[in-house]
Amino acid sequence: MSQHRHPGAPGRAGAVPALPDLPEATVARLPEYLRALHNLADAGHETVSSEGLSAAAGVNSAKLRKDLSHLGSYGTRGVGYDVALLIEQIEYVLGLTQRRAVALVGVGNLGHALAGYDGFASRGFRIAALLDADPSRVGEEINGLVVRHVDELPAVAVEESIAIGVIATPAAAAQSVADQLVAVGVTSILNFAPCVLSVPEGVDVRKVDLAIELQILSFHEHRKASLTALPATGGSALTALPGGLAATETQEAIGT
Amino acid sequence: MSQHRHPGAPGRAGAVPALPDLPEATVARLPEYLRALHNLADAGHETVSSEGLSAAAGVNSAKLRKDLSHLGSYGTRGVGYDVALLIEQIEYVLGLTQRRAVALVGVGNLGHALAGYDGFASRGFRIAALLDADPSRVGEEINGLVVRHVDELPAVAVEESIAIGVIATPAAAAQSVADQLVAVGVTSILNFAPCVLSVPEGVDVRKVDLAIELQILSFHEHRKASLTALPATGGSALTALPGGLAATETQEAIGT
DNA sequence: CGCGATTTGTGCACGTCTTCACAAGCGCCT
DNA sequence: AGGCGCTTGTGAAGACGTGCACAAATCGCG
Ligand SMILES: NC(=O)c1ccc[n+]([C@@H]2O[C@H](COP(=O)([O-])OP(=O)(O)OC[C@H]3O[C@@H](n4cnc5c(N)ncnc54)[C@H](O)[C@@H]3O)[C@@H](O)[C@H]2O)c1
Ligand SMILES: NC(=O)c1ccc[n+]([C@@H]2O[C@H](COP(=O)([O-])OP(=O)(O)OC[C@H]3O[C@@H](n4cnc5c(N)ncnc54)[C@H](O)[C@@H]3O)[C@@H](O)[C@H]2O)c1
Repeated sequence: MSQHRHPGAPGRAGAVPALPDLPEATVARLPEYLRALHNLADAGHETVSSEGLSAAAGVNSAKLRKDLSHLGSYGTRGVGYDVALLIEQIEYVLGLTQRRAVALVGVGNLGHALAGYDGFASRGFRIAALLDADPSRVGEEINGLVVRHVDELPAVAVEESIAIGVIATPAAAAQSVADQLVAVGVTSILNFAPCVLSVPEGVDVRKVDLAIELQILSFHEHRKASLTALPATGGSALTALPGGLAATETQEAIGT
Repeated sequence: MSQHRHPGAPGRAGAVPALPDLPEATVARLPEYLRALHNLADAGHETVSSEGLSAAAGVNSAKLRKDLSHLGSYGTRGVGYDVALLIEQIEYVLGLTQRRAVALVGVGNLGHALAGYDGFASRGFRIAALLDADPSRVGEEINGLVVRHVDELPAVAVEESIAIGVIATPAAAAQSVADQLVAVGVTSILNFAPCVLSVPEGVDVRKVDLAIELQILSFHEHRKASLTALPATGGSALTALPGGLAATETQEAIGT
């Protein structure tokens, strides 16, 4: 834990970053590994095996090893992964070595909760600005930050060098806000409004929609209910499949 | 739009539900289609083409058609899909014909926002109970619902026939809350706490983690930055791939 | 110094998802 | 009635993701 010389991560800034292009599925899991690693580090572990880490992250151990191999990270055979080193590696790949500034637009019901959330700061981000269109909200102070008017976005973007915009406005305003964010150079948006945003190429949008999550759960609930209703009657319920193409696996949800 | 006789949906309850087992990816998109369809219906559209609906939902039109074909839904060639009929079909498949009761555990910062959110009710759900462990929160009224102590969960589950549990407690308490939910028969959980939950087989857990979304955005931000830094220098940066196995596609992020 | 226990990294096979491209079907217009 | 344009539904191919199983590498111990 003195000074490591990590292989993939850059010893120098400004040189070739050598970012391997990771599978998207891997990228989506890296934050989970990172959280698990931080827990392990806090618990005093110096190293961890793929088995242990995968259990902590809730994934298959082979998948974890493959994921880590993609970012060229070197574990030690017979030992495992150095926790501190792996944290550094993943944080570098995820671009968390610089603390990115986040602008939160829409300080309503949800926005208040987000503004007061300490999980931003502890996981590599900094809420740099709170913005709203409602004049009665402007000036309010939350968690040491004053709500500013959304029209000040251009100024704020320069002052704070905003990297990520978070939209927590009603759906009707979301596209307009997204346009404003894009106009000031924001290329990453997290959208809480239940609507699709259209943005120019090169801008990434991720969406969090509570109702969608609930509806997916509802589907499985529905399916589970219909399965228990007919324990061994018809087997799998194939409605109107024309040919003889039955499903490959008849039951997988209950077995194993 | 008088009384439709929809082919896949059941005319009778209690009979064989005939739920086709949809690909998981399809299930995850159905709610998006449903939202888009409701928008179209509100705008007065009677029918919609796969092209139009896919645009509204932000997906590829072929994908949409295949998704809809999976649930045996019949559009009309040359015309498109009947909006009202398709809404019925999807709501049936997702199990939204019955309004499911949701119990929200942890009425803190985030929990307050969720409790005050009208997007639950408008999309097929009913917040049936608010629960918290903090005695000073118990008794508080939010949106017409009184916060009850989490120990009352067994009673609440029976009274309201809870279908889905939402966890908005700190991570340290999440596993315990999940266990309690499972103990009273809840088989679907939406978890906002940044931790993995272990639950028995047959229980579905979905997770929403804000920091993960931000970190994924951060990765792409990082990648974009490193790409613009070297416009035509080294092409794709492969670090230490041993053999001659180069990536199949050298550049795909910029082209097209 | 060598051996066995352990754990990583990965080739391979399999399943799932996406996308293209087009035949089949439908309605409208002449 | 017939043809024409439009749209669905789907076969097929390829891209992608997953998981097994094992060789290679490393450490600790005798
Ligand atoms: N509250 C929740 O728990 C929750 C959960 C999931 C999703 N959402 C979604 O998040 C969004 C916000 O929800 P909410 O409950 O906080 O709503 P809200 O009405 O309480 O807050 C919206 C805020 O956005 C501001 N606003 C409106 N137009 C704006 C504009 N053009 N520019 C800047 N600010 C603008 C309003 O002044 C208001 O303060 C909605 O789209 C909602 O569907 C909310
Ligand atoms: N606030 C946000 O915007 C936000 C965003 C994403 C994720 N989260 C996550 O959501 C969770 C809640 O965040 P928060 O900001 O609302 O925290 P909070 O501390 O404000 O609220 C937590 C609530 O849970 C209650 N609680 C604690 N233990 C409990 C138990 N065993 N049973 C029932 N209730 C219990 C507490 O009394 C408190 O009211 C956290 O895990 C957080 O990481 C929050």
